[in-house]
Amino acid sequence: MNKIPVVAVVGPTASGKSDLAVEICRRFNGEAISADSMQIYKGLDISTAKPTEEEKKGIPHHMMDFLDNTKSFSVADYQLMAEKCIADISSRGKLPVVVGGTGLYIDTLLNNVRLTEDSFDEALREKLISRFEAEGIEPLLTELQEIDPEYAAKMHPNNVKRIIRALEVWYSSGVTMTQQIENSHAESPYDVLYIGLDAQDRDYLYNRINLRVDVMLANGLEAEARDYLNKPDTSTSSQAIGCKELKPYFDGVLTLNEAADNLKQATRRYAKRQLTWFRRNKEINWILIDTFSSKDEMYEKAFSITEEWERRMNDVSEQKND
RNA sequence: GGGUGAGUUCCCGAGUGGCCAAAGGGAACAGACUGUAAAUCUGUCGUCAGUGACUUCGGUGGUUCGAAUCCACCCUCACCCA
Repeated sequence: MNKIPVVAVVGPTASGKSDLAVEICRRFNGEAISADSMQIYKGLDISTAKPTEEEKKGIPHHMMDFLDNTKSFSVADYQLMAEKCIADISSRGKLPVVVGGTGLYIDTLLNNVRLTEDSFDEALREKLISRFEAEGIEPLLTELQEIDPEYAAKMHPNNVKRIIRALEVWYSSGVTMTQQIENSHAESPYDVLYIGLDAQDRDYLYNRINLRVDVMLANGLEAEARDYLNKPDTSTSSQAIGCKELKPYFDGVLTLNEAADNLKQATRRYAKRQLTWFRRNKEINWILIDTFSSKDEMYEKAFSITEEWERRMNDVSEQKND
């Protein structure tokens, strides 16, 4: 069976992924599929740095800006929808270009990780959380040790969320987390070209982040945040960096400048975590954005990597035909 | 000019004779990550060798077996009085 070619543009926030993805789509007849846990939401346009219509340059962008920001969302939801997007784009003879910074979403989608069959059981989680609140983590960790000693051994007692999730998996499916992870490995239907954006000099990236926050502020981040923070029950989207950092300013605890500094710092730390995630993927072709004298030169580099990848795929299929 | 208080490792900040390379927090760096992931968790964090040595707590000198901690003088900052 022939695999579906997919280009994945990954990297930390503010590294220029969106622009590069658009250029790759223009050059190779592609459509963009966002892999961003926050850009899925409607609203939050400024804080999540969604590309504007102008920046999209007419390229269709999927998996972006479609969900009410009071709704919760998960990797599983993402995988299901994005798989369909890829299939659809590919069936129309176009190149799917996955672009985003949510490493978990990207890996789950492109490695075809088989998540648990069972849907998320909110009541079960609440039960476990209230047990944690009443008794602390020890009894839960002990329980996990009995059920899945291998996974429990890797759990630090402070890792409450993962300990609870492991128990959740067991009680809802009868499968241990260790087994689940083993079961999750499946062959990927995609032939993926990973292009990663990073900076040779970390400060270069951090400066871009700082600058971008200033631009967000100038573009009306404050109004967006005020509006958003008035909403009740924002669940998943409330974790987004952008609005919550401005709250102390609205509450009169911090000046706007102080809040903006915190926002920049939170974004820098996020970028660092993204880098940690992506670094372990050895298939990524890294492009160091601060080693080019112009954007176009950087794009050319990405184009040539893509062309070479296409050539390699053609060679393989020709060999098959012989 | 007089008085009081303060100066601690990148930052904030504890420490008022040995148990202090110095609590705690932050930042930074590194790592983890299978249905909350822009979230969450972990490690390192004076220097060098790696169960030890060396340099550090505004400066200089002193007391002491031993000082970030006590004394003297000096410098800087804050506040009060003039």
